Amino acid sequence: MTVTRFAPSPTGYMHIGNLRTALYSYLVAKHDGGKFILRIEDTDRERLVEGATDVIISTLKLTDIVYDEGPNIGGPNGPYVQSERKEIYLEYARKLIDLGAAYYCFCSKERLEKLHESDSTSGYDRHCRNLTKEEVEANLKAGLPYVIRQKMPLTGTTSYYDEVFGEISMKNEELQDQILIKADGFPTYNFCHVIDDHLMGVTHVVRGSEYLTSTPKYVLLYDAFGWERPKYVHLPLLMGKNEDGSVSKLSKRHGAVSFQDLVNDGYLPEAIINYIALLGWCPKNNESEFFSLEDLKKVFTIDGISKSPSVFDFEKLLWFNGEYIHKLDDEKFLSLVKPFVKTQIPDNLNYLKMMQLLKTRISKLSEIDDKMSFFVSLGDYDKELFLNKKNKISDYGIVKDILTEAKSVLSATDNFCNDNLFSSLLTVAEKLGVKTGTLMWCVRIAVSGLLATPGGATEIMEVIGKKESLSRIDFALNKLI
RNA sequence: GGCUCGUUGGUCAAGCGGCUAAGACACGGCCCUCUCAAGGCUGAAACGGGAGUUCGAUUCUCCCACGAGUCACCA
Repeated sequence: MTVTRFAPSPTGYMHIGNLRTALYSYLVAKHDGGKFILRIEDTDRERLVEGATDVIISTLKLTDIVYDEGPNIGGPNGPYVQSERKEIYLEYARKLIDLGAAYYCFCSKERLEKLHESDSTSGYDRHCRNLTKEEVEANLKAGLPYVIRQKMPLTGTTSYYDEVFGEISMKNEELQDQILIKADGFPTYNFCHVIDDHLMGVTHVVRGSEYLTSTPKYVLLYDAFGWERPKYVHLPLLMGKNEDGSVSKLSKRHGAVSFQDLVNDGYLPEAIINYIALLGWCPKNNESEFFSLEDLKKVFTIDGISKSPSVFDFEKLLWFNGEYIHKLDDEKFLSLVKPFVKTQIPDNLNYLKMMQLLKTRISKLSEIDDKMSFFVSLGDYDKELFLNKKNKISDYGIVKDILTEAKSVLSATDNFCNDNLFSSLLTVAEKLGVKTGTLMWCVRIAVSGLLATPGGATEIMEVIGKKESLSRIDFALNKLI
């Protein structure tokens, strides 16, 4: 069975690149009907962030990426938080020492720093690699602090096959004797993820391509233990555009790049998922761009993953988001948009009608407040807005005539629904001998005070009602005197 | 700097030896229209460079250039 995992370190926010990794990892498993595990990699005790795991869990919940095993739900391979597995790693590290693939290192940080100062290009000088058994015993007995390092082969090459990048080879001389267990007794990522992946039965390691060149070291670990190597699926990086036009790994400086940022800005989780699914992956039959998570489970295959990094495009995400919003049914839209409505809504306003007009005209929920403000209250405006070349309105006389006539017709109308308003106003156009467009232009400006509005004059009047419509027309007439 | 990977329009991308090199976003134009949005039509826009292999290279190989990643007691 295909088993994958998502193994974030709890940093306090869900980076969008991380989310994509989670998504792909999930899809690799679910496409095969496999199992998806969430594991928390919190071995860096200095960077612990309170409540960070909750952010991860809630994000996965919101995006509907459900895991079969994980910290809060348990499972047969728990615990799923690495800090709770400390003893396991130590045990395996000692085993590795017995196997001759790792060794104790008693070098002080000071010594290492000095080493780095004198030669910053090559890493650790393997000073403790050949300590005798007696020396090690003595040091341990003396209580010297130590780390455990991996003993890399000095010659030859290590290769592995990556499912998206193909064969990757590294000369062993390039590999550092990296630290497996830190002085505080906690393991490094380089070690514990291998142990966990093996113990948890992970078959496909799905992660960002920043691990492409360190994977030979991990492969060596599997080999040393005599374990079967997992399949590797390295993902092309997500890049952000810098101000100077260059690109680099997507990070905070590129703007709102955490899932939570985007949601708070009015992006829908479904739209985010849809967009990032397409960043670095393309469906075999690429006729449609719209995919629900269920669709993705069906069509996602590893061979559709591309090798080249992709630039995160906020424009396209915005477009996707708009598409998703426009397709929402009214009820759903109303409930989603509610937290973004800060303005106090007057009682006489047709809220539903207004939202219907707005729904198809916003691309993210946070736009709602600005876009609806003119319905709620009329702002002051310049009477020049009435002048319009296309409708041949070049002086205020005609505007005044139209509004005066419209006012009298509207005063006599009680049914303020769009269709009725429209047909009533048509009689005004007829009477004055002006085109519908000309008439509506004037009325619309009067009732909105804006050059461009969501919906036409009659729709706006339907929303704001008779009393407010007439009062706004009066306001306009006063302006024209 | 060493190593590893990558390079199709501004961006996402299809293509896997022979094509007028798809499509989407963004941009321009036109249509529709009670303004806007949506929708429809349409335009401009790409194979980094050089050698090879081949009857034929965007596609295969090599070199170069450029870009990115990585070289931590971070993951």
